[in-house]
Amino acid sequence: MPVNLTEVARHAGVSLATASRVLNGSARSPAPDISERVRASAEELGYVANAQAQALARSTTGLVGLVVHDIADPYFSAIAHGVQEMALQSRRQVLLAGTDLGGEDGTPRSAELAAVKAFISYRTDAIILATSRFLEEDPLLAKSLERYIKNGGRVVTLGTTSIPDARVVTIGNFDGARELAAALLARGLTRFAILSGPHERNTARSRVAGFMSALAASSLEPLAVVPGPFTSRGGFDATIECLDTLKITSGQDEAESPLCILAANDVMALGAMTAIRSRGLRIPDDVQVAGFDDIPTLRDHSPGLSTYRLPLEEIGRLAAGLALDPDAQPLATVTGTVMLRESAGQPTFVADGA
Amino acid sequence: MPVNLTEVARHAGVSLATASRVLNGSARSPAPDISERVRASAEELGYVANAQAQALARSTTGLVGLVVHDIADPYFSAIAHGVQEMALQSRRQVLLAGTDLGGEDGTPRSAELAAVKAFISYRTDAIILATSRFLEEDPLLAKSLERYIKNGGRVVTLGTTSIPDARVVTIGNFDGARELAAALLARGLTRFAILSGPHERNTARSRVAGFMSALAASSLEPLAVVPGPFTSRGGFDATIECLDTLKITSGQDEAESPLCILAANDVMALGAMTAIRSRGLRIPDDVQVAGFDDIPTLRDHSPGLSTYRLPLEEIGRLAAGLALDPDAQPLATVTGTVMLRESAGQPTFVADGA
DNA sequence: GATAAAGTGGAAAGCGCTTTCCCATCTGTG
DNA sequence: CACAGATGGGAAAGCGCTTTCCACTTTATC
Repeated sequence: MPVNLTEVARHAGVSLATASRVLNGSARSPAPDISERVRASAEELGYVANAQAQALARSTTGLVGLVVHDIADPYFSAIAHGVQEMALQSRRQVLLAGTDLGGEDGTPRSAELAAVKAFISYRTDAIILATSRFLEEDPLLAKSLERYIKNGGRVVTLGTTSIPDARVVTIGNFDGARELAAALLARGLTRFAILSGPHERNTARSRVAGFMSALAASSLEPLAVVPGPFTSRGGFDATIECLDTLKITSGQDEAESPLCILAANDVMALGAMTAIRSRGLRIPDDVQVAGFDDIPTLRDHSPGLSTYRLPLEEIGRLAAGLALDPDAQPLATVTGTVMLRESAGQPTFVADGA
Repeated sequence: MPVNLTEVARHAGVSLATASRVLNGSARSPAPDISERVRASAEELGYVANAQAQALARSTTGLVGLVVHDIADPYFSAIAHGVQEMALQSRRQVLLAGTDLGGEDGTPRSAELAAVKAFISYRTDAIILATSRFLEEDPLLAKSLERYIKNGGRVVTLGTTSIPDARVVTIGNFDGARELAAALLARGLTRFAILSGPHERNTARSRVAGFMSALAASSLEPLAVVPGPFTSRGGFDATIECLDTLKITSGQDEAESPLCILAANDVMALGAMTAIRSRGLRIPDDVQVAGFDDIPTLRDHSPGLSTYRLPLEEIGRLAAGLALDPDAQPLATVTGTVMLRESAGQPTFVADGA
């Protein structure tokens, strides 16, 4: 139904080949007057190139696929924003898929497999896997991706992967968690509980391992390690469980150092704070909390959340960079910084740049 | 490079047509034994249909374009999540574009035009415009969209639009804002200031108009109306300006009703709360704050933010529904509910479901 | 048992582009 | 002034699929 190149060519009185050369960046560019005529015709007819047809003819689509867990989660949306930015710069379009919703057929199996297959079907030039699932769990996914790479596709994952030839953006989850916990230990805290998040995400695992490592270095062990979903509700529930198990109540023994809850991410930490408040406990006096990520909307939270700041958008940009540049270094590393605020480790209020 | 249908057909010893009929939902389906053979070959060779080629042949792409302002903004990411969900259900892929980043050529002109043109080029079956820009401002955009619709594309916008035949999800911004302000007035507040957000977004304008309408109904006028970007920082700055202009200081005159800041959205309200705290003022005793949207991460905020809860994901689902169903009603309406929490109108703490 | 009605696989014509050749025209040189 | 070398436009062959016809079996009908 839309106007096509043939019509433009006819309208301008030139051949299809010439019209194509004028309208789409070709090595050869026709004479100025001809070009002008073609351009005028295109404009007049409202011609818009059919990217699908171009993709078929050029065998490259200009598409990059981004698969996240939940686009509504600030962690992923920040990354998506970074990806978006790079994609725009290189005139690529991004295809987005989330893995947190069941498929149309009810099978919640591997949502990432479904997303990746769709992307491969659309012949995206690259696929960015921002969900931190263990790929080993899904041999089918691995096979699809390997074949995709063999066929010229580029794959970027966040964190380690078992896919050979995939490019990876390494995030300092382990080291960051260790640093954060170390900073807290340095402030004199000794009693910790860990909200470990979901088992199957390796970001969660790495962070928990980092926390443990720091504690172990001080010959400490967490008083509790409670798993749960990476959501505010997950943090809330896990915290309630913690508080109950450890019998933390209002009138805390002043002699003891307050319990410090280390959450595997900020969203859980947020839920944890709500749980603590709901028990009538004070932060940081009775219980302290630390998170991970430093998501933007929480920077305005009060009390300020101690956390490990990850440059999320930058991670997105890096991933997109690896995805878009055919001969980029196959590896990028990202580290963050410890942010001590009132919720833990920091006894007094300290303003830290809006 | 990837295996194509021709190879599968040859491998299975059937014609191209037959292979196509077996592998992709065709009206005619070949005999069981043949089908099985084809499927086996496809599996063995790792065949993945080329969606681009299919799009070309079928002249429908299975793509839906979503243009948001900033995917990292919880408002948009929640909507995107809803869209995603519906798209998945009907096996569509979503192409995402943001309009908050300058184009690659430095021209920040109309990012939406660029996004829409790209989508049209990719022949998306539908385009969802979730940015709340006034389309009238951009006649080129309007022209492109009209042509797109004429060519069989579907366009969905959030809020009113001047594009004929576009489908629209009407959001109760005006009424919601009025209700919210009315509820606050009913609690006895009389002194208001409005953080009006960016002029060019009509969601902001409608909300402000709603606030004003409620005030006017009580013969009141806002003490100040300060514009600014829809960001936490924007809310912070606007609030500081407000506080300074109105000379609100710590030792407030107890006789007067506290100032209530009505922010055009939650993110700004968040910044406002930070600004208020930074001035050493208490919420809600000295200054009160209300927002709009009820974004999820803020539900755990303390003090709880009074706001107007919009079913963001539902809005996304509705928009996607209108976009995907060729003969859906061209109009959907969404309303929300007033949420009074501690930050304004609600003098005492009331827990409201996690 | 002849004939009409179904059913089934295949050939081929696109879908809208890009790009390789090819040919015609033009420029500069001996 | 004839010829090699540029230069520039056009014809046509794909890119990987869908789908319309067509030809050919089968099956059903009287």
